[in-house]
Amino acid sequence: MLDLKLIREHTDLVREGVRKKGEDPASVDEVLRLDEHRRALIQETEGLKSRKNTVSQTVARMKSKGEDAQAVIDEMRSVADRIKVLDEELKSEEGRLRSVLLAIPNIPHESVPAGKSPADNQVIASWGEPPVIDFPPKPHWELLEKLRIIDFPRGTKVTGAGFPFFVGKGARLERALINFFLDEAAANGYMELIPPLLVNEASAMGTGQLPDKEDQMYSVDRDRLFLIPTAEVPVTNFYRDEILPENLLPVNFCAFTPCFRREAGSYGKDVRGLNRVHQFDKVELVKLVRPEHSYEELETLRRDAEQPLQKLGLYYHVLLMCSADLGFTPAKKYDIEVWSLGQQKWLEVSSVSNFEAFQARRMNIRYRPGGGKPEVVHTLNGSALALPRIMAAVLEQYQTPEGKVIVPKVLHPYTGFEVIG
RNA sequence: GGAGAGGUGGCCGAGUGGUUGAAGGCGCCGGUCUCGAAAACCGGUAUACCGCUUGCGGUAUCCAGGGUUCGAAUCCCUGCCUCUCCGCCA
Repeated sequence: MLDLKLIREHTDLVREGVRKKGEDPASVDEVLRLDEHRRALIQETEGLKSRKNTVSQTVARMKSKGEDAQAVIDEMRSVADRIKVLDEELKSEEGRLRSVLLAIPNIPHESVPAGKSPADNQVIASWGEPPVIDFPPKPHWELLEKLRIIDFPRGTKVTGAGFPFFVGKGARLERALINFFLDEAAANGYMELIPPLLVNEASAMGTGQLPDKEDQMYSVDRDRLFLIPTAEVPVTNFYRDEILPENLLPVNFCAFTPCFRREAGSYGKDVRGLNRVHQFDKVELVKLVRPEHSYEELETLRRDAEQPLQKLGLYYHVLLMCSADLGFTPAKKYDIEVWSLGQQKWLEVSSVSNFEAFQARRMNIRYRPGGGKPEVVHTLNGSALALPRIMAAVLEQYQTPEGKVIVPKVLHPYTGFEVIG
């Protein structure tokens, strides 16, 4: 959610930002119109309330003196009715304003390149070399089936498509990756959280899954809860509706969770094997920072997400997302993509974003700069990392001609074995 | 799941229809005193919105949402949460 004052005072800037994201800036003007009406209502209703309060005190004084206050009371009855009507109108007007405001995307940071499609994203960094092997590489779904380390058919039987079982060394490798990523994060100063996997509506609203993206989440209707699509949701909401002491910042959290995504509407494309599943493991990094530091923190976060990839020896590159491919909430975003040798294509394994105050304003997370007036913090997050595609890349890159897989060295202490197969 | 108790400011805690944004205490900030500190004393100490704008005025907020009333922290209804007992359970 954007700052209403920003929209009021820098309307053109906001319009331009919305346009860059490829959305219609008409809603910006709608906000201004609704806000003006809202303020007129506030002035009218508060004037009446002020009078009501004064008169109520007069009534109290008259009664204590034993005077008859009936005439005044009769008069106030109609004022009270009028207040009620106005309050209802104000409330619905504020609801309308809020919903329009919630539908306006965050505006891109000045360093974000303008663009019209994903083709305008810029590759700004890469690490490693394209792996070369002297035999035809198998895609990971062939490897994992032959090695019997991930079982899709039985997952489908037990739950449905996209809910695989990890089996034996597959399970162990998954757990090794989780622990490796968590240990890396801890070494970089992130405090580990194990959050709830179900969240309520307010939390889903806070990080922006609601109201728009409800159909991407599994819901437990009976209790009005949602299975988390990412640890970002519970972790970022940790401090919702709080004013943090200044010395708490920056807050650095890491969390491992399973993530649940319905992936409605994405069938038939890039869904083979581990490319896209409904339940997957992820280690997430979240930062709450002072506004003036959020862009340095974004670079730190990116570094912290990249580091484990380097230690795993995976070839990857970093994309700076252009304005059109930025998504609704971020002001700036990097995607990290790892090379899939078996599929000969890039797989997104991390998104690193600065949301500035956009999320924090919705969530009402503030701090006191210099002990003064509360100010909204900036929030950032990044995956470090999404497990299935890492698993896919590792299996493919470290495969042998015989169809075995060599476990990367950094994982040996975690797996307790060095070869699968 | 059943029965009961309760949710008041950063914290503790008073307040059961009328200047109560809310006594008192603690904490915190400033001052007096002191060589300095402690103690003591004095003063200050919420958030959001609206309006005029160095500052001031108004409105709202005593878990949340409704209701009764001229007037609600206080009365009524619903929800959420916490605690105690019983049941169930990893």
